[in-house]
Amino acid sequence: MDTSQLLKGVLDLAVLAVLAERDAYGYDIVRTIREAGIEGVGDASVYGTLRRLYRSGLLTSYLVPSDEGPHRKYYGINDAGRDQLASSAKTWSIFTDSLDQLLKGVAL
Amino acid sequence: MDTSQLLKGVLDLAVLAVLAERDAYGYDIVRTIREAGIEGVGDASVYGTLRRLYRSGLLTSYLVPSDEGPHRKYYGINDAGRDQLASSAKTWSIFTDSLDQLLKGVAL
DNA sequence: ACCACTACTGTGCATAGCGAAGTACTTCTC
DNA sequence: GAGAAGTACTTCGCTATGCACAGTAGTGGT
Repeated sequence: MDTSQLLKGVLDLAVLAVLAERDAYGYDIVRTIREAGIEGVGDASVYGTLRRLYRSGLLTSYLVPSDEGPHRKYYGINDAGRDQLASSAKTWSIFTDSLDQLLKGVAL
Repeated sequence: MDTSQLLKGVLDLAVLAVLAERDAYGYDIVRTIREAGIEGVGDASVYGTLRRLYRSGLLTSYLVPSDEGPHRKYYGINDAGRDQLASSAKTWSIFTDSLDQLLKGVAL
């Protein structure tokens, strides 16, 4: 099993969780998620997710010039995004508990 | 967030986990997964997953007539299936740990 | 007769993550 | 100063998979 299918629906959650702690730009979020252990995440997926969340009105956005490379498009989370994050985190928690119940007895 | 996206890739794991404990038929597996807490799972998804896993050589299959309705197509897990289950369960465990790390600090 | 429940199949759709290619800026190296 | 490498983002097309819907079929209750 590769993680690409597991990420479906969960990447939103991961991105929102990162932004709940600090404003960040795409490239930075990719690194943060990979460093958390989800190595396989593709950059295009994160950029796509950010655009989707922004379009849904959950994020704010502003450009910041950088003197170490091209400009950075920062994103921040707003109240709607925080609501969504809380609700998704709850759903995720219930979901994993359910799956753990099915998996109890399966040795790792 | 609805659970249908969360299920991506995970339904394999859920089905294999059920079959690791006992042989079962589709309709029964649907009920078992729903009772574990994943209410939203569609029956067509489970039947599709069973066919896919069978085609991949992870399951055995045999028909059993029933006197309470139509015949039942039972599935059982084989060694390849058990290997797959163990490996997927490991991947799942690492994945959830990583996400929990990103989510630490997000209040439920 | 009709309906509900059980049990499975097949078709077509929508979502979303990904690979690949492209653009563009900065810094370092040859 | 040409080229490579790292940073940062966009667009395009592909693919996997869960799901809705429709259809088939058997049993049992009203």
